[in-house]
Amino acid sequence: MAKRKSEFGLKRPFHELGESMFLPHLSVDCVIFGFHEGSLKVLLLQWKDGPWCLPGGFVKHEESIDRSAIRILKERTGLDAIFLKQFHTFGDPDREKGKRFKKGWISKRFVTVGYYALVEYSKVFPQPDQLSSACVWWDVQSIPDLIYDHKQIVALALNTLRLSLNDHPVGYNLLPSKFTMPELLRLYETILGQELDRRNFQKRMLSLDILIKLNERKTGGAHKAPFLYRFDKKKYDRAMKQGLNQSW
Amino acid sequence: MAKRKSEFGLKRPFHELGESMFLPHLSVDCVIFGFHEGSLKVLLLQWKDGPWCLPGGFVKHEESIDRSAIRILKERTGLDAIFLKQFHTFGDPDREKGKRFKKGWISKRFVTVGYYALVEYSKVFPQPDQLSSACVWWDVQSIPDLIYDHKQIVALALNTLRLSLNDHPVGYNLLPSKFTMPELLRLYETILGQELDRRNFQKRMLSLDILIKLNERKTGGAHKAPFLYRFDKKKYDRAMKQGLNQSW
DNA sequence: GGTTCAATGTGTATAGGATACACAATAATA
DNA sequence: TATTATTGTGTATCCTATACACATTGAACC
Repeated sequence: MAKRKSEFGLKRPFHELGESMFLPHLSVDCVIFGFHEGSLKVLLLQWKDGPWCLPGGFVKHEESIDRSAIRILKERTGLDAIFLKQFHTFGDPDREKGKRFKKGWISKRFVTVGYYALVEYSKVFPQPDQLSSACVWWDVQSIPDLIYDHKQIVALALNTLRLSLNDHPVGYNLLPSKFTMPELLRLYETILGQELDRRNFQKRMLSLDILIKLNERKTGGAHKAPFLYRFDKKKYDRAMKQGLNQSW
Repeated sequence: MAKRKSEFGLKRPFHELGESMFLPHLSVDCVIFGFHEGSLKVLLLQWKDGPWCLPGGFVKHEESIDRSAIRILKERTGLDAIFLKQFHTFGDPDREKGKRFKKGWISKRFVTVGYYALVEYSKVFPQPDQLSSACVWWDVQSIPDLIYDHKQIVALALNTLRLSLNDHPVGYNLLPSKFTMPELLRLYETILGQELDRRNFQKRMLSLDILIKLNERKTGGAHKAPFLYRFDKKKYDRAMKQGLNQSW
């Protein structure tokens, strides 16, 4: 991976630079989901003075908000071809309760556009930004206190992800290219927060006709070796266009 | 209805006033849906110099974006307790192709938050704003050219509405309090853009257990008088909380 | 090497909802 | 009063979702 180049010139303080580079009052925050060892993770940043927050950033004057989100994601994860979707814009004037910045551009009110991303855990090499001391995965079950309304942003992202299962087979973005049926099952169970019958789950998944069963098994586990599967990209894309679960 | 009070002092030109009152670079646009005589309508404004656009406005410094949308809707329709939902934020730097304003605040790039509203057609008395000569309902099937990306905004709103049918019985907001089953059917058919079997439709609607069949019929039509129904608010709210169509 | 254990692979029986379609009833019109 | 188009209501069938059973197998333990 190429060495990440800082966005900032470093000569002038952050709150001055922002003013000339970015749109005022507008930010982008990303809820980046990964899946590892049977649990759903979110990538969080820790500021140098302690509190945790979502990876986020600002919108350049000539940049689309989608592009901003892509850029932010690239900076934190090193990935660029990933699933990224805007899900809500947060515009309460009190949303940034407890803001520390007291002067300049950054001390003002910000409306933030929330995106959620689905990334393959193993391909991510978390990168803190220059304001942060850490960038690490947290289990969604045990997220620490977050600044501002970021906890609500995560909650809404998670809910959106949950709902999207109905028309979007999420595994394609969160799992490695080869995966087993139990792994896919585990993913769905953690996102939904409930157990599913593995036999009926398998039937339903296969009936979507977007999976290819490989002639390999995943060995090394303590028990019977499960078959590996991969997504059939063509059929997957076709299914996505139509929507999986059009109940009307 | 109380006479609408203008938002603006009228002494200074619009593009100067905005700067002090509103957040820069940020706007709100509303896609207001109504249903009348068997077809789905959208409320559009016509500028004094010709082109059509969505009703929209800006965000006051101490106002949430939701509040802005509510205010805009109130100004154009006179309604305040209505279904209003944010559905997408549009942030392409080129989205305002052909902008006429050449100076000041309003000539700058704007990111706009899109809301869609569902209102009862008969209760709306469309009000143009001071920049507009007309505020009228248009059939969604035959919308005129709109400025900027407003046509795409309408398209996405319509699509969102369509998808929301799965977990949200839209009739509650778009129809008068008493309505017939054929009217509800017609509404669904126009939103979906396809015919439905009226008998199966009725069974499905009744099975949701949110409708109350009244002991009245709607007379005046040329044929057999259909029964009137109304929503059971309590059961409706309860069903909304759970989600209607939780397929997982 | 044989046994045990826990997980996977595969099948079947049943219930319930979705779909297709049939026929009687009725309000206005001629 | 007959006609017509629409509404009210029911049924038969298909398909999917769900519940559950049993054989298979890789690793670990003796």
